[in-house]
Amino acid sequence: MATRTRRSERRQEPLSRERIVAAAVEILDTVDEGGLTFRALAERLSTGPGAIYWHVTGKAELLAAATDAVVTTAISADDADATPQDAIRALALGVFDAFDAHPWVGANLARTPSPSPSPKLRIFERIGRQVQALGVPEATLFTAASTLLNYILGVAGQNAANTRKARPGANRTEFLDATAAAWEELDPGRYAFTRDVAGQLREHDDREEFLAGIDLILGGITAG
Amino acid sequence: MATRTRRSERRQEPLSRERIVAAAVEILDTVDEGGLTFRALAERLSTGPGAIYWHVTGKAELLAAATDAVVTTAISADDADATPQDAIRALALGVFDAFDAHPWVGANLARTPSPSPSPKLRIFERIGRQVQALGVPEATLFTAASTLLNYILGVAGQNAANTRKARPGANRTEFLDATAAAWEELDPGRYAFTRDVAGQLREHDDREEFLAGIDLILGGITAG
DNA sequence: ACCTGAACACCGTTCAAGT
DNA sequence: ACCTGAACACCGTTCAAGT
Repeated sequence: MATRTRRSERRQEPLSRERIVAAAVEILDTVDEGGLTFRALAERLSTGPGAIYWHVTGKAELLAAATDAVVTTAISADDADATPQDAIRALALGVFDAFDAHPWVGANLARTPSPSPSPKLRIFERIGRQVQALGVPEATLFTAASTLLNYILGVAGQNAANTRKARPGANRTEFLDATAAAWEELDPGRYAFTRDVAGQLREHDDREEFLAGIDLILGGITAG
Repeated sequence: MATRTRRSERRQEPLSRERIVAAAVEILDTVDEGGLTFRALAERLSTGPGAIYWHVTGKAELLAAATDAVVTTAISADDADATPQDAIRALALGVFDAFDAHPWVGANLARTPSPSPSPKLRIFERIGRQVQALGVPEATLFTAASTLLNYILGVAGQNAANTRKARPGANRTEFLDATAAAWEELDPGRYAFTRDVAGQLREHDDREEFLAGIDLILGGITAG
């Protein structure tokens, strides 16, 4: 039955929301923010810009969908056997790494006019369950979960912005060295603290530092 | 000596970086992000768009300068008599309120190609000094300060995004009620936690919640 | 030194026309 | 139902020309 002439004149599979969003993610990853153009996107999908509008209402929805897609895969892992603490650490690292790999996600998480529960809410839910498992009293549940969430989104967002800034040239260590050097040259009167801790930048690991912050907050949660 | 003819033909004072940045802040506050146009800005300053480029290199610098200006006034207060804890709370609230009043700042803090120490670094320094005053050991100084900073920037940023989304219509309480109602209608299997805490949204105060998070982290810092 | 404003290249979005 | 691509309104930025 498979006798339909399948001439190999590279015909594209039909356009679909999925393919469009996937292409958008790829473009965002390579060309960075504002490189996502309806024309560029159309070319990559070998159509005209107008075609995209049949599947997607506009650029806002496109960005929201791309963001949603990244977050969904970032938090999909789920280790049921881990302790609440470890589960929170794993979840946090998942978000951290996703934001690092897709530096545009952080900025777009906030302004998401998403359908269905927002990506943010989905992360919140995941964190909340673990906080609950931690045995935190009902009254502070909300505060504990949202403090963690806000910290995670804060770091992940800032870190992604840094990544975006530092990328082209040198590796991370060189960049940190340069920053440390710059900090040590600041006005001693106005930047006493920053100068003090500049040295610590040299043996700084972003992920470790991030986790240390998580542990600090977990400490505060379980101490209360 | 003040006899120079001052004909009242509303002549503008000359253009200057200061006036341009101030006008940009006003536009951003009223029209929200992308309403800041070189044409709109030029009209408000009653010149052509080209004139602005003599004082400012482009839109990126303009946004950075506007962001810088807001942050500078936000952290300018300084109560030398306060305890470190209170000083941190006051500083945090200052940032929170500034981001709330100027919802576009959060998104632009990250991508700031600012001259001089970045606004972020200036906040970091202020926090760090207080953390130092708290008697935190040298080794955890950096972690403590950046955890606080990241939390503050995270909340402030997210909160500003919410503000931007909810503004036009109803007041805050109505919005929270609506959100709580929406949360309570989520799938019980997948959003058990969110449904659990939905009720707490109804007696939720953003600033208080924000401060509660700060205290949680301060607890973790001083417990370590 | 500083301002003017037309012009350029480019963008998101629309829409009549096609299949 | 879905795609095409020209057209519209608008944007950041440049630059020759003015004062």
